[in-house]
Amino acid sequence: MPLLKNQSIMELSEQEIIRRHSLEELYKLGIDPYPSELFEKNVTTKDILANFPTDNSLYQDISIAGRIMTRRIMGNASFAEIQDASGRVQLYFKRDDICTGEDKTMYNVVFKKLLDIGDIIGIKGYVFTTQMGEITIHVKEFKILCKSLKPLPVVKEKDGVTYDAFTDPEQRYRQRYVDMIVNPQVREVFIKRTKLVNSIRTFLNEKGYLEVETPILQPIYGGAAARPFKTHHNTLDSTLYLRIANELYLKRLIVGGYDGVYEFSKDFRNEGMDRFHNPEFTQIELYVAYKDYEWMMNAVEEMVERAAMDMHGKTEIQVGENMINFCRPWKRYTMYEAIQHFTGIDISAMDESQLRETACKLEIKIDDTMGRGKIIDTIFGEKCEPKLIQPTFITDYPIEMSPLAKKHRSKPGLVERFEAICNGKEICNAFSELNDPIDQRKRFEAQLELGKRGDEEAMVLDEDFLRAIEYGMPPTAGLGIGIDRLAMVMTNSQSIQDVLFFPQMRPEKKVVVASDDEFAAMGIPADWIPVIIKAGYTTSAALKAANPNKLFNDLCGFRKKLKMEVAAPTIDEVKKWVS
RNA sequence: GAUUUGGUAGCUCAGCAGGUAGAGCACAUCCCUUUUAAGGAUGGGGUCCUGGGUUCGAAUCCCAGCCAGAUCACCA
Repeated sequence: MPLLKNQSIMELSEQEIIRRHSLEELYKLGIDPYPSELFEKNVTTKDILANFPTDNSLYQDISIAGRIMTRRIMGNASFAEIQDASGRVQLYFKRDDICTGEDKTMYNVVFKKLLDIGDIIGIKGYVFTTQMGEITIHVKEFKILCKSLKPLPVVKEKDGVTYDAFTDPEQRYRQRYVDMIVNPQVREVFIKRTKLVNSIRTFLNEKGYLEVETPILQPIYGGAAARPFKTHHNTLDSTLYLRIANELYLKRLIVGGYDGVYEFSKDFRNEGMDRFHNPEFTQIELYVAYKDYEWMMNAVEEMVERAAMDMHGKTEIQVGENMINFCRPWKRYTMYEAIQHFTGIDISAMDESQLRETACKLEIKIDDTMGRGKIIDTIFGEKCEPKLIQPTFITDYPIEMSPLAKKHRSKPGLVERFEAICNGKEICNAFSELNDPIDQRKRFEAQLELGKRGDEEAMVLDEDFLRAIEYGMPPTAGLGIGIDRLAMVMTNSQSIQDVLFFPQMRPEKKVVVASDDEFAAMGIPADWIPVIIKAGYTTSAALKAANPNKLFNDLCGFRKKLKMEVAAPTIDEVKKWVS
């Protein structure tokens, strides 16, 4: 078994060993289980299932490839299903059609014995309908394109009921490839996500805005209130941060003279993880010169409504218990109106101490680091946000919470800012951008004060950004949309992990296994090395630290269990290994 | 970070008044030979997450740790 030499037989499951033996057998038959040359496909499973019922003269000479998902072997005739990117179709294998001559090896041995669920094959044949009424490909020849060495979870389904679904979230996220193979609806979610991004991109391109790229590694992070990831550049010998937002760079581009710029940006925030937060996430940010936040609200409505149409062909989307309708126009509340609506309290004229009283009355936890704005935001977050299910704009935020937004044109103490809330969560944030450099400097300084009060997320002062807007930035409307959050709503996903291919996970513990030589150097006979590893003593250090009596017992136990023909070691021998 | 639930075969799960580890699918061998989550028979497969403790005896009870999920805190 040359293929088994490199990997200890002790580490593989029985099924994996059987598959490696099949691989050996294929090589012996002169079949390359991993051929180099391309395989020409001329049809997909989806095409066949869609078109064959209306015209069964179609698909009489096809070439198709996919992964074997089920097999039902009956003897000289068998059924299987292959799955390609578009779906699944049944295959019919008949011995004497696969093997037209005397030699029946391709059917009796290769197909029946050496193929497994999970293998990828290419086939040629024609489409027909079985007696059971199922559209099926009659296979005339098949070719192994890739032998699979790990058994897949086998998920079965009948009348919409799924049996033995592959559901363990840890395995699904860590081995997303397996999740996608056996849970086709997972692939569908990610196709929808891409449609969402494409829809937004098309919309913005049609308006003539420029898609740009700005730095991810930034010497000063800014544009949002968040804790950053910190890294170090060797040549510059300086600290760099992974961006938490790209706002300040995009506004520099507006200063530079573009009328509209946008970027789909991966941002990074060094904060907690839960079903709404991943350390890296995607935002789209858009800045349009000579516009204000009123204009931007209309643009968001139009853009998101269209995204819903592009993804689903309608504006109504089922999300959990709720039917959400993105049809324009969306409801609009000022923040004060929303709080009054949901609590019955008018806080618009309250000062900080009155707000503290109100928060206590509403049983909302606040602390001393919070300023007036943060208290209002907390009241809103507690009492209003979760109740806003249909898409709703909340406008006119307290100035303290929005250091990059322009003062409200008519309402003192507020800024021209809005968020869109949907299904109880923020999906976008936008404002008339502050372009008064004197005011901007004051706002940054106020942030520094908040920082001194203990607010860990207070923004830092970005001198170059101030210098840029001192040259003059036209009045500008800016927008940020959390793509992951929006994708969750649009795909009815409960967790951000379901709309990210590879959500962040704690690293898997890799078991460090010492080489056989290392054990041999300790005087362990070759026969016993795999057993010692199997027993959990994976390094020479671990072995040296072992209790010789326990080790002796373990080894004898395994010897019995594995029916080893080698004589058991004596306790003295074991002691000698360990010492 | 806090609370809580879980971790048993490749997958989905049972087992837990402590007493030799179970099922279905998957896998192997044989029979059948146009089936539909599933034809029949037989069989192989487990460091019951890890480490301690209690006990004559621990998958089961206790403690600690690791990983994951949920809720809360923070945040988008």
